[in-house]
Amino acid sequence: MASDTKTALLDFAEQAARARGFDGFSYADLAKSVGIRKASIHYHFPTKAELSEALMDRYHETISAKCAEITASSEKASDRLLGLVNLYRTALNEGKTLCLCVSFTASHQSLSDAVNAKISAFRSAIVKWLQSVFALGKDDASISGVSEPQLEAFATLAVLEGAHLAARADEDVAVFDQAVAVLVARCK
Amino acid sequence: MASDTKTALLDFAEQAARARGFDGFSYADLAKSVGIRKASIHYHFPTKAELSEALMDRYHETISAKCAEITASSEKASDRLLGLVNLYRTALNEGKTLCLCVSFTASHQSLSDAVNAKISAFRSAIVKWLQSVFALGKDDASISGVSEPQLEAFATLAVLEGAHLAARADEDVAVFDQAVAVLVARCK
DNA sequence: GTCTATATCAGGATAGAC
DNA sequence: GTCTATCCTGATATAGAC
Repeated sequence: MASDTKTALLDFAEQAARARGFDGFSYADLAKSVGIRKASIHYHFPTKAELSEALMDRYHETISAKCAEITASSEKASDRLLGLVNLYRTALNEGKTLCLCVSFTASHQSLSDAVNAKISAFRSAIVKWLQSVFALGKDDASISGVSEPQLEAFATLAVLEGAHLAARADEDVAVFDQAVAVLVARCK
Repeated sequence: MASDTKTALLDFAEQAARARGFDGFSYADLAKSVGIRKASIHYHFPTKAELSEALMDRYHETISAKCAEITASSEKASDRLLGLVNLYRTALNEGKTLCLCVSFTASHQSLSDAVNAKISAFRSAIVKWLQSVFALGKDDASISGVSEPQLEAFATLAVLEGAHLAARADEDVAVFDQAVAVLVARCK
């Protein structure tokens, strides 16, 4: 079926982009993974720019849905924060893949304006969600030492993404855990 | 002179690598910038892998020297920490370039084992320096809320690198400032 | 040390048959 | 929707003259 091929292409492209960056995977790689010829990929995604836009759109939706899930299933702010930390931890795949946002941000110069705009929008959405978590954490006192919720949100996204990079450098998820340990310790 | 050409090549290569990533610059780019033919670059750096090793070596030395300078010129732990924050802030070049370590870490898959080992070593050195700063900060009380110095060091490097990424995404140094605001506020 | 010339390969993309 | 065939460009790298 056509849509299955499209989904398979997105799946492989996302893994490849997260493992090797936007410049690090090619239509030839995807063709081999999915089992069709590289020219056929252009039927589904005429250009690599359009493919990467589709990638960001799907990624944004997926993560937003997971954040909504976390919100729905946790009452305490600390549990919500730990839920996001765990989401990032899982995305590491034992240090083999970054999250798409970190990978694409590093590839900034190679990406279309449209994709870069989507990355900014994604970041804003995550920060907004984190901000509400810290605001709640200030109220329910489940997160210690909360100052300004918005600034805590900016700092937290930075720590998570920086921890991803550090873990990727050593291909070791334990490095991620070390980098977020101070943050995790604030959760009661 | 020969060595001037070599230095010029390293200078341009570093800027290019930080702006566009390891996969994002070529010998043709360097040739144009330095004013020689691309084949001539191979006289100085036979392969791109050797060029990137030289880049990391020089980068490690440069940053280590700057850290030593900061240590020498500041008594208080908070001033040392702020000195490093400012070093990273400057390296952003108004959001146009990442630091070499972040850029190369994201290019992990494309780099030689030798370069990746140098990146790990560089990270360890920075963490070690930060750890000593936080240990001092616990003693002189110039940094508030210090828990375990080593964990604070890991978290701080992550915040700095994550803040770099965030600022790069929007090409706006103000985004860096927002991401490190909580850290800076701990400095007395 | 730098040049010209070239080898080799891989990238994204298109045309047109089936 | 997928194929074969092809185009064009640009990448790293080498050989050998100057």
